[in-house]
Amino acid sequence: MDKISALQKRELFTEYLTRKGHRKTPERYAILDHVCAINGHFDVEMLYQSLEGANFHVSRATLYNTIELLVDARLLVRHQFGTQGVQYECAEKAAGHFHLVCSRCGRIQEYKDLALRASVLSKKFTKFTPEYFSMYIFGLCSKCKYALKRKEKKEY
Amino acid sequence: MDKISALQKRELFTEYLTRKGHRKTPERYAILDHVCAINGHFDVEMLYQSLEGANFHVSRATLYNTIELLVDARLLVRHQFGTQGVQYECAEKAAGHFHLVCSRCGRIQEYKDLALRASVLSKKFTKFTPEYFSMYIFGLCSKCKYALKRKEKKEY
DNA sequence: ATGTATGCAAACCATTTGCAATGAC
DNA sequence: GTCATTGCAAATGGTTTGCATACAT
Repeated sequence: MDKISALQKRELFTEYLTRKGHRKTPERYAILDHVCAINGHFDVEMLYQSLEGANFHVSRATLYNTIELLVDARLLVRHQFGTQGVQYECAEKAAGHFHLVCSRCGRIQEYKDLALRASVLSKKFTKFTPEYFSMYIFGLCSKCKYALKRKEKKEY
Repeated sequence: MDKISALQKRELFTEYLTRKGHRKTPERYAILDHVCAINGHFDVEMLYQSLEGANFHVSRATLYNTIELLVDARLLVRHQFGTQGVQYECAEKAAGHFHLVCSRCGRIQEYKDLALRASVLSKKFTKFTPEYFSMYIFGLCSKCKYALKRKEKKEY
């Protein structure tokens, strides 16, 4: 998994903004920087707080707009685990693993499987050009499995 | 892919309701029947209209409650393709294919790959018991790919 | 008889939108 | 100087909630 520095991401973002004819505003770069700094999944509110905490104020409207750009630029990936709210993750991190989602408590575990990833990416489709994919495996984490077992016993 | 009749689904649902100690109301069975009758993906509004069209009135609250039960009973699968709204699909249908999602127009294509499915389901995890999984492959459908090409040419 | 399930309308809340002001080009 | 972008506040819309009534058990 190739680490990409924050600087490289700024370059990729700049290239994207230029190509699309979008303006290079300080808000957009500030948001990108904070996205890179967050480790793991985050939602819009967390990102907003992160920026506020650094005394960089952006409106939520701008936040939503910029996130959309970052997703379109393939720097960010959007997740929706079951019924939980929307979450985001740096694309380069997300590409390296799948997500195991506990249907009971919502806990997310990451699972790395390069062979499976390669096998999916190598597939050819008719009338469809794949760019990336996401896979969520739903089930029970060990805690919840144990809790359910106990609950079932009780009910006898 | 084993076809399951509407009758068998009612039996599975009955078994589920009994096991969980939930009541067997006519609304719940009516909703199940309409879910089975819809072919392919649907959202809550479509299901609501389907019931209204048959002169069977249920409140949206009941609809949401019952859908949750059906998902929990493994008769229904919840989908969220990119930024589109929540959609549902009969579980037995959904298990047989993956989804190719066009990032530009949102069109969904189905893609069957039993080998890949088996390979994912055979995986063993530590501290996690898988039950089912969903995979979305994002990319461009042929129409959008063509449209983008034309657009790029124009911009020269 | 009991308490779960329902219907209705109001509440909720993440996201979007309208519009005037700002600033990237 | 232009017009995309921003901030703010209001609007939106899918989903949830509260409460009185109905009905499965």
